[in-house]
Amino acid sequence: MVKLSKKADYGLIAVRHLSQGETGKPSSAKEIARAHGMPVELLAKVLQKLVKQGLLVSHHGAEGGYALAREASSMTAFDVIRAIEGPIFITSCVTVRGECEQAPHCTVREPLSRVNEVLAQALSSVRISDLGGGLPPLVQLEATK
Amino acid sequence: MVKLSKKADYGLIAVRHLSQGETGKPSSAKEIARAHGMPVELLAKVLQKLVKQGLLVSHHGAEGGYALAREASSMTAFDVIRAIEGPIFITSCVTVRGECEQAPHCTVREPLSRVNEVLAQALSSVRISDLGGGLPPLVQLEATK
DNA sequence: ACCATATACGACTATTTTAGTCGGATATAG
DNA sequence: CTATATCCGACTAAAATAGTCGTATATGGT
Repeated sequence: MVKLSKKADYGLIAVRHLSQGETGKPSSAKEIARAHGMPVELLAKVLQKLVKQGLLVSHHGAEGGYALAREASSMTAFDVIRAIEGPIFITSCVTVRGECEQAPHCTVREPLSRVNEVLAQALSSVRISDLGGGLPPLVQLEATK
Repeated sequence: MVKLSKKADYGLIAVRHLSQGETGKPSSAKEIARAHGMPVELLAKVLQKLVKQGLLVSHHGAEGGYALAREASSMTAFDVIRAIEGPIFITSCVTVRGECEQAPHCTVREPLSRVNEVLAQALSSVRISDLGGGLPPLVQLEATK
């Protein structure tokens, strides 16, 4: 199956969430998780990865939380996914260094890596700021509590 | 991880393999598997799926095997992957009918489905005939025996 | 007719990946 | 000092994937 992991999903959703709120005010993991019905602990780990990769900034303590480290328009879906999942390769044949683990006789590496490139480029073309829609209704924030 | 399953890999490799040989002559699963170092039984199942989806034609018995059902130029990576994996959705949020399983309050459905579309389109843009490279050297065919 | 070679198909196991949970450490605002 | 956060690692559970095995069926060649 060609799909994003839930972690990547959560990451994209969270980053988009942060791109919508007021810029100065950070959102806590709990807040984001509740707004979208995700398990808090899992989302927290995702957010921490995004911090470590420099996409988000965090603030400890009460009234703390997470915020975008830079403009939503300069951040792509590719950035977020890669930060969460590590280097992205689509085909199993291609490793981090772009090499095939099998012997050099592998002639499919080159053709399949083209699929890789196309997909990577597609993901890079999606800016976080392009992910429209509003924040979920407040009803939800209460209901999930 | 955003990646194709091995099955999808095998499928793409096999289809490409078939697109390279002489058009009339079918290739057996064993032949293809050996040429690329895949488990025969697994590849066989993949090929059978491709037949069932109408991408390949098969021929039983000795001198039998598989062949493309139509031109390599009219077949895309998307076709092959979808035939193997079923309907493709990238984000976990989007189901077959494009609906979110969660309540309608889900506001991320629409934005994330954009990621879906972009990737699907990217895969559709890759024609099998675009996957260049030659067939593996004959050495390999012997060595793997 | 017989046999070697194929596809076709389902059941099964093993492995890996993913998802989710838990416990505790550290930082910070009020 | 306490409530609220991030942070981080270890752990378990569940699901998807990869691979295996057995068997039935079709077909070309001898």
